[in-house]
Amino acid sequence: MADVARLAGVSPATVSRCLNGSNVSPQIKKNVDRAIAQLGYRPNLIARGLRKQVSRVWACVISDIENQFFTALVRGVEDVARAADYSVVLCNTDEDVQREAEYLRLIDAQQMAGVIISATRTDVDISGLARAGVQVVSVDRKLSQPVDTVLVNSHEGAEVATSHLIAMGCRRIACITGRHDTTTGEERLRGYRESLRQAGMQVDPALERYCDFKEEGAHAAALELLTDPTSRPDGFFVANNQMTLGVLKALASQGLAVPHDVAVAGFDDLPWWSFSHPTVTAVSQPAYDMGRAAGEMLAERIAGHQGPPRERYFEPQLVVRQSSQLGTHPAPPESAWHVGLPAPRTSSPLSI
Amino acid sequence: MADVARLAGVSPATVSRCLNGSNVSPQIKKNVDRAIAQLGYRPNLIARGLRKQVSRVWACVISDIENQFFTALVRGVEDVARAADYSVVLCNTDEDVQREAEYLRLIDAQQMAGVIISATRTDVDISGLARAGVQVVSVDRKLSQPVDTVLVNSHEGAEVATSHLIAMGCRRIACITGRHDTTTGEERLRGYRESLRQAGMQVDPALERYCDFKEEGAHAAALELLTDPTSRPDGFFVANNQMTLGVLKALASQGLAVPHDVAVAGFDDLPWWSFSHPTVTAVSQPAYDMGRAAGEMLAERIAGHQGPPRERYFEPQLVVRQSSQLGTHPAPPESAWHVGLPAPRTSSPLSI
DNA sequence: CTGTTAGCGCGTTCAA
DNA sequence: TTGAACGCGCTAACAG
Repeated sequence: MADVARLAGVSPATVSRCLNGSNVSPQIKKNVDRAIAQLGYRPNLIARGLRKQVSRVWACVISDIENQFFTALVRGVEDVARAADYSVVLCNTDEDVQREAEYLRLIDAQQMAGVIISATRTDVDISGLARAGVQVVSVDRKLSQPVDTVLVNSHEGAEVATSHLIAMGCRRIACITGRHDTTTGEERLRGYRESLRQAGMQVDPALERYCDFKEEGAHAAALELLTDPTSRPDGFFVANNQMTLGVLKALASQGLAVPHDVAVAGFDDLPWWSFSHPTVTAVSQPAYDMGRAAGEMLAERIAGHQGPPRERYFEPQLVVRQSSQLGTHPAPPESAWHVGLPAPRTSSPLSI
Repeated sequence: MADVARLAGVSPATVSRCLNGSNVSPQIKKNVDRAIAQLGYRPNLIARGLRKQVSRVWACVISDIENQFFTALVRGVEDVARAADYSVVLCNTDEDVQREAEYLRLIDAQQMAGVIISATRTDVDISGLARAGVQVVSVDRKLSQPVDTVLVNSHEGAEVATSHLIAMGCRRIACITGRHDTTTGEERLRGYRESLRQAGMQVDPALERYCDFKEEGAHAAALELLTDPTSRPDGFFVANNQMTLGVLKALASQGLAVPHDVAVAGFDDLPWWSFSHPTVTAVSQPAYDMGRAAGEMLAERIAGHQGPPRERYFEPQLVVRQSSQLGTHPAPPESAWHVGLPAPRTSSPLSI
């Protein structure tokens, strides 16, 4: 910057003012701009950050970059951030508490403007962020700390999906859910139980498994549930998309046909669920819109919005496809590759 | 830091030494550590960065966060980075040149230690990075600037896939490729052409389309190619996974059965390709290993490795599945959900 | 409107 | 081994 100032024949402070849009005489500004271009000068954001104690960067801390729910959500965040002239960097924790802690430390130490986080667990420590003045918005999962939060009604989604399985004729429904220290894992399990109770069915802990929201764990859990042939489940409600894939693989490996032998419904819709054979019934969440909402809340907080923590709920929507039609052998699609297959919502339940 | 020094009864310089592992008497170090814990002090990385001119952060600039090839690659990078005690932040350019430029500017202005980039185009400007001392490794696509690069042999992959389509009986193969200013887009097209020539077939520019590596563009391009029924292609070679999906959807929307009416083979394998109906033939790239390799090269450069730019090639592998078996109506899978379907590499070609 | 001065929080000289 | 002083590059305060 000193070089620019020298070349333009002004003081460094004036160069700074040009960069930050203060009042500068047009002629001088022109000279400075030329000097900047000539020298290829770029302001050092580190020094600026040190001085101003803020940056124009948001962090988006997500728990699984390979989960398309989160990548869609990120797109929503990015679009809002760009409109507000912020950059977004992504931090992938891979559901790992330690990695998450490291990233949060990086974020507060870098004094980023804000962070949107889907935390690995409810009681993640965000005190460092708060102290550094970093605004926090939680998405997908609630935190024990009071912060703005964007959610889907997990309880309701789980209830609707489980009720659907019951209506399809399932009488012994297993639940593969996420970590018990996440609100999504816990609420989806509670919705499942609630649905069973309302149908007058037994809640059997032997049919419930806590996993880590990943494919491998769910695969193992499903295999475990399937080893006892006398009490084999005839339906699975699974708490996210990655785990649903694990369950489907486990069923196939046991030679069980979906949905003829076992019905499956999962949380999180995926583009691919309508292209598989069978197509997969799932609870859809508006991931992109949730990302946008989180971005907007964050922008408001950074702009100085006061007031108590807010919660924004989005409604889940059950998309009924083939995997839940217990007892049926779905016909192969008419076209070899079927597009967006309209959900057969009118299909009649079958008893076993 | 001054507070810590005061509480520990030492100078700030001594605190700094404790943090950075210089020679400090054990007793003092103990006091300082306690003071740090008591005050919950965290070093300000901005100030440290300003002083040391380097950070322990890598950026991974990818062109499409929703593309599972890139997310798998990122995992490879992350694993290497963690082992070397670096953090990785992701920057999603969405194939947008301007967003890419903004991120690169952020990276050099933040003086990150290094960047791994899959650039939107060959001639992306990385001079700012070089000037700021940020090491660069290119993945997936070559740059015109000389930097370490990790690639698969796109030309060969495209050739093998196209030859396979020819062997399956295709006589009029279209190619949907990426931007002409990317090496992947260009080389996959060249491999396709080469394969046609070797089979003594006509290279027809009317069958070639440049897109942006995204689903929508490929969908439109495929529809365009299908509008003329007299010269309709009987095979598609598609240059990446997102575009392959677009092509498949376009075919379905025209009532064309894959692979009975039209055969399809694409670049980039996806987990889902073995679960769809039909399953999809694809050129597989070792994305995770490529990420690891890129991370290792970057670490070496940061550690001071000199020498000319290196290129590390990985071999693509054609995974033959159903979508390329022209003229057939593949049987629905035995199990409703078929697992990892072994590739029927021995299937016999069919003539049309 | 512009220049001078000071300090953001740290690491690294130099002396002691 | 430790402390004092300096400066990384920038911007906010104050003078002019």
